[in-house]
Amino acid sequence: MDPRSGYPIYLQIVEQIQRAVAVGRLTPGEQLPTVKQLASDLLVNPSTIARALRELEHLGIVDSLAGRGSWVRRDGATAAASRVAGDAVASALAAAVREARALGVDRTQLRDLFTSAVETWYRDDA
Amino acid sequence: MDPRSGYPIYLQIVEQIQRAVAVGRLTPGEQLPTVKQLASDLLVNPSTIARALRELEHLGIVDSLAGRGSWVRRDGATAAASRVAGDAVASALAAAVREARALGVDRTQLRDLFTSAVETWYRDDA
DNA sequence: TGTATTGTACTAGGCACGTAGTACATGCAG
DNA sequence: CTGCATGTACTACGTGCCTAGTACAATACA
Repeated sequence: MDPRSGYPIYLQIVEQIQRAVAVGRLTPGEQLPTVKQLASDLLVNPSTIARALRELEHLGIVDSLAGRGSWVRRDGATAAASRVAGDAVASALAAAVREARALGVDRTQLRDLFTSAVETWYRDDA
Repeated sequence: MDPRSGYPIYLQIVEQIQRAVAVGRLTPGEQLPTVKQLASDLLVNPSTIARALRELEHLGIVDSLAGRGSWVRRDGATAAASRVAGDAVASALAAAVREARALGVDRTQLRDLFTSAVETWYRDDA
């Protein structure tokens, strides 16, 4: 959770929860902390949490009810989380590949650059 | 040249010239059209062209002199253009790979997504 | 029924960035 | 020296987006 990463806070929260669901660290039916709780834990404004929740609901990963709280959706949450992850990565890769093509980089160079990027960022685990 | 692509105009210009140099469509020592000329050709403000030129100069691809004009640098322009292209693509790929990792996508899935992206965007040529 | 707790909707401030505009410095030619 | 064309520097405007704040609606429970 880094406010000055240039990367929006609410998206960082979305990613973390989304990943937790995809990996199984959060299970379908499980209740999430309240907006206030998360806000005070992460030292951000409740509105920012709310926005992240709205996004997660829109993605089909979380269900929220006013006066009750928020839960990981019982049906399809895990699948939705995986699908969302795949879509996000696919579109990021598409952007990179399109740029490569626009700049006149050929398939082989592109492949090498990709391999090297993977080596760099997937060093130990994953 | 699409003003409403969400992608900055001056960067589109930078990319086009940079690619033209890398590919050899613009040769070292060759003079570029004037700022006004480019502006009227591309239907954008001269300041936008100027910004693109400034960027290209900073990248070591172009040399500009007030009162004279702009030229593709005689020494190293082609190499610089290729290097810049490589760097840009590498950083775009790094962003995608980092995101993949953050979202819990494993190596195999990532590789598949990449292959499919390449298939999509390098269909015919290149 | 009333109160507390939860999420929601809406608004406003601020910041970053791209673009346009204008005035300026530089070089060349007559 | 003068006039013209070139690139340059600086400023101002507009826009989009994130974040914070505030008021509101919905639910649970005593």
